[in-house]
Amino acid sequence: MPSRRHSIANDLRDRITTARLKPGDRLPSEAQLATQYQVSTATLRSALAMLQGEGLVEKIHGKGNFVRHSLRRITYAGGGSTQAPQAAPDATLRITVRTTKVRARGDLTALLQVSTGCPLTEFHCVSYEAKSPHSLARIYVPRDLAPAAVLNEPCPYVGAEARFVALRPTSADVRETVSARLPTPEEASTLRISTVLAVLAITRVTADITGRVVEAALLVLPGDRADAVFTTHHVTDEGWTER
Amino acid sequence: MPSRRHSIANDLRDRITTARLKPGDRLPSEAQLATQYQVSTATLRSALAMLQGEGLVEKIHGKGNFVRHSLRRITYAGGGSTQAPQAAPDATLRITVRTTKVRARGDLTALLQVSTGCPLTEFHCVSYEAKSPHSLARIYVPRDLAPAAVLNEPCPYVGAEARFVALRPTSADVRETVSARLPTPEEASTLRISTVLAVLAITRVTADITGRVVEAALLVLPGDRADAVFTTHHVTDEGWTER
DNA sequence: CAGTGGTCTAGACCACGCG
DNA sequence: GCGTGGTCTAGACCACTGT
Repeated sequence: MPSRRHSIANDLRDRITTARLKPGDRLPSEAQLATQYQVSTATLRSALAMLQGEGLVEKIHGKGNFVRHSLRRITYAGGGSTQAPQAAPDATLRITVRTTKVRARGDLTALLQVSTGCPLTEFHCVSYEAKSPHSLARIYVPRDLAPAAVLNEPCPYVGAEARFVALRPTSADVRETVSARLPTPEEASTLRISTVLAVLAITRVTADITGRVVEAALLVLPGDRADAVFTTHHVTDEGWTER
Repeated sequence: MPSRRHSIANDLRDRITTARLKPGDRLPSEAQLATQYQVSTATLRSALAMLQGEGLVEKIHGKGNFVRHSLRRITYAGGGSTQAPQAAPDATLRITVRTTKVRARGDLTALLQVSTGCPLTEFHCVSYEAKSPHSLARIYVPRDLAPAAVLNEPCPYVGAEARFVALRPTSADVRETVSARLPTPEEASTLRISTVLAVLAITRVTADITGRVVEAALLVLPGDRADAVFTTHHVTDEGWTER
C-alpha cells in the first residue's frame, strides 16, 4: 500500500501534469496542505521533496512552493559540438561569464596535464533562459596558449572549445566523461534546483594534435531537463559522413 | 553555521573516508547514534540520508546501516564500443539475462522506429560484481532480425551491440542519449542503491547503414561509481564546417 | 510585522530480518 | 520475540521574504 506521502505526491503530481496546477502557480502553504491532507507538516514536506526530486516543484524559502515552469529541454551535443549547434535555434540564452586567473591544483592538474601552480584562466559561466538558470560551466585554459582576444569575449559554455578549434585548425581529440550525481549546495543554489535533483556532470577535455590539452570544461546541467547526446558514425571504407 | 545533520554527516563521512569505519562495517543503530549525537532520530536519519545520496552508506531494513564497499568504478565507453572493451580486463562480472518476447509500445516504438505491437525480443540484464549489483540494462531487438543463435547466448549489456556488429559488418550509427535522474523504486532495489542516489541513464540506439534501427538499449548505472566516456577524434581534412 | 519554509524534538506505531 | 529501520505525529523554534 502506498504510504501517505506517496499518495499525496501522486495527487499533487496529477494536479500538476493535468494542468489543474499551472507552471508558476504557488501551492497552498505547507501548513494548509498538511491540514487538507490530514497529515503532519513533516509528512507533507516529504511528499513535496519527492516532487522536487522530479523537478516539478520549486521551493522558495519565505515565499512558498511553486509549480516549475516546464523549460525547454537542454540538449548537450557531445563529440566536440562539430555536428550541429546544440542550442535550439530560437533559444534566447543570456550568459554571464566571470573570468579569473587561477593556478592549477588538485584534479585540474591531472585533467590539463600541467603541474601544480600552472597559470590558468578560469571562465565561470552561467547561462540563463528567461531569467531561469540553465546551466553552469567552469572552463579552464592554460594561460600561455589563450589569445587575449578570445579570452575577453563573452564565452558561451558550449562555444569556447569551438572557437579554439576555429583559431587553430589542427586535429583535436575531445574526451567527455559523463556522470550523474546530486548537486553541491553551491550548484543547487546557482541553478535554483533542489539539492535532491540529480545533475548531469560532464567533464570535457580537449587536446590538440600534439596531445597537449588546450581546455578542460566542467559542465553541470540540471538532470530534470538535460540530456547529453553522442552520435557515432561507424565507418567502413569511405570517410565520415555528415548527418 | 552548519545544521546538526550536516555536522553529523560530516563526522560520519570523516570516519568512513579515514577508514575508522571500514567497508562492510555496520554502524551503530540509529537509536544509538541519535543518543551519541544528542539528536532526535529524525535528525539522525536525515544525516544518514545525505551519506546514502553520496553512496557511502547502505541502509538495509531490519539489519542496519552499513558502510558500502567501495566498488570498482564502472566505465561505460560510448561510441558504439568499437575502440576498446569497456570492462576492466580483470573484472569478474556475472550477468543474469531474462529473455522475453514483448510487443512495442510507448517510447519503444519511437526509439526503434517500429509501429505499436511490433514483435520484439527483450533482454533484461543485470550484471553483478562479486554479488553486488552493478548495472541494469533492458535491450530491445526487433524479433525479425535477431538470429536465434545470438539471442540464446548470455548477453552482457555491453556486448549485444558489438556482437551484432560482428555479425553484420555494415556501417552503423549509434546514438547515445545520457541523462541523470533519481532511480525508480524498482531500479533502486535491483541495484541495491538508495532512492536518493542518482543514476546515469543511457539510451543507446543502433542503426545499420540503411538507417534501420537494429537495437535499442536502456542502461541504468549507479551514479556513485559510473562514468560514461566518449572520445572523439576530430579530422580536419575531411571538411567539417563550423556552425 | 505576518506568513512562509527550514530545522528539530520526543515520542508512537508499523514492517522487515533473524534467531 | 527482539532489534532493526520506515513512517508518522503534533508540536516548537529559527530564518527568510514581503509589507
